[in-house]
Amino acid sequence: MTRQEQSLQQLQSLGYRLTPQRLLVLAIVAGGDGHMGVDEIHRQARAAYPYLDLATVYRTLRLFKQVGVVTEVDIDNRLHYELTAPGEKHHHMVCRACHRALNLSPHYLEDFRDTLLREFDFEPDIAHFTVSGHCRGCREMAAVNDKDNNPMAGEPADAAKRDC
Amino acid sequence: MTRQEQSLQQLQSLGYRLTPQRLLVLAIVAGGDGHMGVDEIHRQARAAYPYLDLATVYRTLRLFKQVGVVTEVDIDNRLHYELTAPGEKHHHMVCRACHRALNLSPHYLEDFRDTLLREFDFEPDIAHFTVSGHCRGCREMAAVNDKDNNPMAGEPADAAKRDC
DNA sequence: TATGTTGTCGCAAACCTTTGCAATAACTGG
DNA sequence: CCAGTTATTGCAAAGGTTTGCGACAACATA
Repeated sequence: MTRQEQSLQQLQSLGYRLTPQRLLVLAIVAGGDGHMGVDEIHRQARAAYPYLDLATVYRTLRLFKQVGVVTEVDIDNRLHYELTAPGEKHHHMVCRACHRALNLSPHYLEDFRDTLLREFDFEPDIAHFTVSGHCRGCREMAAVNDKDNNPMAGEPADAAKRDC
Repeated sequence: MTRQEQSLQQLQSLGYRLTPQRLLVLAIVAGGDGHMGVDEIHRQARAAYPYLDLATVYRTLRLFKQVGVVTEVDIDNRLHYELTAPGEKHHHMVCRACHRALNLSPHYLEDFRDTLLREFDFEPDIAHFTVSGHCRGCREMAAVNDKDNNPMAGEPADAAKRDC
């Protein structure tokens, strides 16, 4: 049984219906390499089934996320999704300057999770955990002006308040 | 020098201008207790200065966040802000079911931050760090049906796929 | 104080995402 | 295989947030 079939069966066993729209979205996310933006998923889906609505794509992906079929990554305030690979799960570090997403082994979060659970009875949703920050490359050219996360349109010439 | 004056001076020294709008927003956030929603800040600001635009409130808060004057907390997909208290900084754990925000001492993140920096040269933006998950109370009534994070309008009767 | 520079504002429109609703289609049981 | 139940869809509209742009105002300089 392939990963996709497995996911479909899982959905069904949870009481969700198997619709052509869901099959399609699943196939596209499974076929893409790495995390895909919602618009791209929608575009590809439309090629096969022109009437598929954006709202349906959003709803489908949210459902898939909820049942663990896909992993959600927020990149620059846009939702992205990738098929959850059981066995090689990972979290993400997203650079706020270049918007690249790096993988992070679950190993690095286990302690943190355990601590929160033990100390506060708080169960962090680490399955879709994303840390934002600045990656090596962007940290290196920190002195240079960036083009991201600038609250204002024009900005003081002074470079001291950059994000990158 | 009060905390507010300090912030204003900081803004100015970075090359930003001190406008009545900024003074007003700062005063309101400083006056509120805990994190405030953008709409509430806007509402209060309007009472004093009716022409202040929502966009300006957003831009101002984004700027304040960037320079560290306020801390941003994402609660149920809405942005909230609180004055950054130097000396008693904290991060947040936000429950996805009841949307309550709990404070988290920076202590719990230091190791994590150090690890990421050491291993990946990645500097996580922990100043505005928020972990989402489920708090004790909501975990306890996990068996009961929740009313949040349901991707679908109506949902299967089966209760196995709840978020809470 | 007058003047120039340029950061900031208000407005309107765009953006991404969610939601209400009636029509439809997937599953269930007979 | 048919009918009933209800989850799901498409559409349209709303929601929160961001952005482009011209007019304006804050600061610096003289």
